[in-house]
Formats: sequence, structure tokens, C-alpha cells
Amino acid sequence: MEKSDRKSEILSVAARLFRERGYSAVSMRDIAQEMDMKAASLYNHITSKQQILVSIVVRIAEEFTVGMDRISSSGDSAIHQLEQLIDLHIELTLHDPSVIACLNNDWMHLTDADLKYFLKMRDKYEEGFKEILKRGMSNGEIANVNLEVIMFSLLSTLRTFYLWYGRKKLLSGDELKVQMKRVLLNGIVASA
Amino acid sequence: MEKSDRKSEILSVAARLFRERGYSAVSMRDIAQEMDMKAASLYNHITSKQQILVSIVVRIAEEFTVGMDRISSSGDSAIHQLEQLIDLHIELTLHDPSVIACLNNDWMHLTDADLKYFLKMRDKYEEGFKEILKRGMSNGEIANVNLEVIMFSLLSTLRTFYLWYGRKKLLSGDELKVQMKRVLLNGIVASA
DNA sequence: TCTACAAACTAACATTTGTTAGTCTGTGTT
DNA sequence: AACACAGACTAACAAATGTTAGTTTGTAGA
Repeated sequence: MEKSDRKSEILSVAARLFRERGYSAVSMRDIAQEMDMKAASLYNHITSKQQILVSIVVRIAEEFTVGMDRISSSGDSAIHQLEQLIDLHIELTLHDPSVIACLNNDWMHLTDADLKYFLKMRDKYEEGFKEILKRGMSNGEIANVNLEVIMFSLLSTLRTFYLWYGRKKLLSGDELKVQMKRVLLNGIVASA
Repeated sequence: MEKSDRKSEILSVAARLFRERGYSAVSMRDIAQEMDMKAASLYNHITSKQQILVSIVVRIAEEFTVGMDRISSSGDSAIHQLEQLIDLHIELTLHDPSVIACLNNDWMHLTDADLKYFLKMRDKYEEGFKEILKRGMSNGEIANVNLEVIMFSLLSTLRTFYLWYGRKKLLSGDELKVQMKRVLLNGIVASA
């Protein structure tokens, strides 16, 4: 059961506003107004604006870290592991697009230890991704193209999925997963 | 020849700072300091902070619009038109990554007529993109997958290319174009 | 009924913000 | 020598910012 106390509400509202305007452009008074209270009252629940950001960003970054650990330690084929990563991104995005937006756009406003911790997780995630691709390449599962080009093509699409989900909800979550895998793994050129 | 007067310098410095911290987190005093002057002196060359953003974002958006017009009115095959669009994105990104970052992240801080104008261009660009894909599909050039999924997969990678170019400069611009087309058009699964 | 406490409030604070007004300085032109 | 003017400066402004201190209010348990 999700904690639905006042603090969680604040994090949720903040994430939505951060998504729309960016961390710096959102004031404590903006958040308060959206909660029907005064800015000072927010401090009964949180300790600073900075901490709101940390709570949002670190939590979701840790979810990705956990997901990568689980997937990369399964014995599955490289392609199947990539499919699971695609599922992971889609699921977390559908669950809370605003939080994903913060992760993408506002991490740069973290400071000191929080920033360091975040960057460590991000690097570890990308390392895990590369390991899977490397194994797939030596396997013969994956085409022999530049590793970084492949990884960032995949990650770009997965990370910014929150931007275009919502414009077209014609597809169900499951159908979306199928189509994404089709496009990302097999490309778009009609097969002969 | 690029205008290299003081105003262009300001736009260039501002774009770099906007990329690093985002529009709202950059103050006029920040920009001034980076130019070795006082904030008030900036106003001898520009009329407002807002206008700096407009100059940066609208200019590059118009370049994409011009590019799309040129490419979509050529008689080439859909696949070849997509290849030209990939080239367009790569060239504009390599020419000035910071400006592309502003286009992606700071357009939301445009106001009124400027925002409207920008959104009109963005929609037109995506419409052009979709037309090419549609034609390619009825042609049999392009696989019959959901149109939006294809478009946003391609656009996500192309638009956020500025994020990962710079980390690895192992590839020349031309080699990059080749590899990107390979991955985006044919996918990453090893061909049988 | 009394007490305790969570959670709202008002008022104020020191900074930082974008911007304006008015001034000085140097360089090139008459 | 006198002038014009681009482009820098100082000083100041009102507004907005994150945050703190101290106070009130409503509700739940003794």
C-alpha cells in the first residue's frame, strides 16, 4: 500500500510541477498553492525544497538500479535481457511519468553527496547495459555496431518515453511493449 | 560568415549556461560574469532575458523547419528522406549542442506569441515526419508498425543526441551518421 | 474536561532576481 | 579641438525567493 500521507502528496504535486516547469521555475509558494496551503506550512512535512527533489530523484533512480541488478543477474539471453529492460522502463514510466521527467531533467540540481550518489547509480546502470550488449555481440545475438551508438539509441528512446506517452493512448501498456521491442530491436525497414 | 559581435557572444554564452543549469537557474548576473561584465551592461546589447531565450530557440527551430521543407519536397524515397533527416539532426547537433539542448529543455519558458509560434513549428515538423513514414509504409519500404511508436523512437534518439555526443568522440561525424542509420533503420538484432 | 500534538496559520527575514536610470570612458570623425 | 556614440560602469528599484519563529486550531486519548 502506497503511503498516502501529506508528505507523499507534496512529493507527488512537486513532481508534477517540476515536470511542467522545471525545478528552478517552481517556487515553494507554487507547490503550496497547489496543495491549498501556505508555503510555510509545507515545512511541517518536509525540511527543504532541495530535499523534495532528492526524495523524488533518488527513489526512482534506486528503482532502476534494483531492476538492472535483477535482470543482469538472470541467466537469460542478451536479447531477452534487453526486452526485460524495455519492460522496466515502460512500467516505471506508466506508473509515474512526472517522476521520470524529474529524473531526466532535474537531477542536475542535486548537490554534493546526493549528486555523487545519483551519478554513481547512473554510471552503474549504463555499465550494466553495456555488459549485456557486449555479451550479445560476442554471442552473435546482436549486430556488430558501435556499442555506444546502440546503447544511447535505446536509452534515449526509453528515457524520454514519458514525453510522448499521453499524446496517443491508443495502445495498451502490453501492446506498447510489443511495438517498442519490434522497433528498437528490429528497426523499421520492411523485412524482405 | 557568422556574426561575431557582442550580442552573438551573449547568445552563445547564455546557451551554454542554459544547457548546464536550465533557463530559470541562470541569472543575468551569471551570464554577465561569464562575459566579464556587469549584468546591467548586457542591456546595451539585448532587451531582456526572455529575448535571449527566444533568439536561441526560435532560430534553431526555424532551421529544422527549413530542413524539413527541403527534404520532404524532394522526390526521394521515404527511406532516403529519413536518412537525410538523420543527417540534418546530426549536423545541427554537432554544430552547436548547447542550442539543441535549449531547444529540447527550455522551450517551455517561451511565452505567448513566441510559444505559439514554436509549437506551430514543432507540430508541422512532426507532421512532415509522419507523412514520410506513411508514404514509406504504403510503399512497402517501411515495416507496418504503429506510426507514433516509430516516429517518437526515431525523434527521441535524434533530439537527445546532444546528450551523449561528447562522452565518446571516437567516431567522426561521417562515421556517426553511418552507424546511426544502421541502428535506427535496421535495428540491432544480428541479421540471419 | 484537560492535555498533547499534528498541522495549519501570520509575519517577517535576508537574498536574489530582472531591470532601469544616469554616468563615465574611450575611440573614431569632423 | 570638439563631438558623437558605443559600451562599459554604479546605484538602486520592486518583486519574488527559501526559510524561520511564533501562534492558533482542531482532533484524539487520558
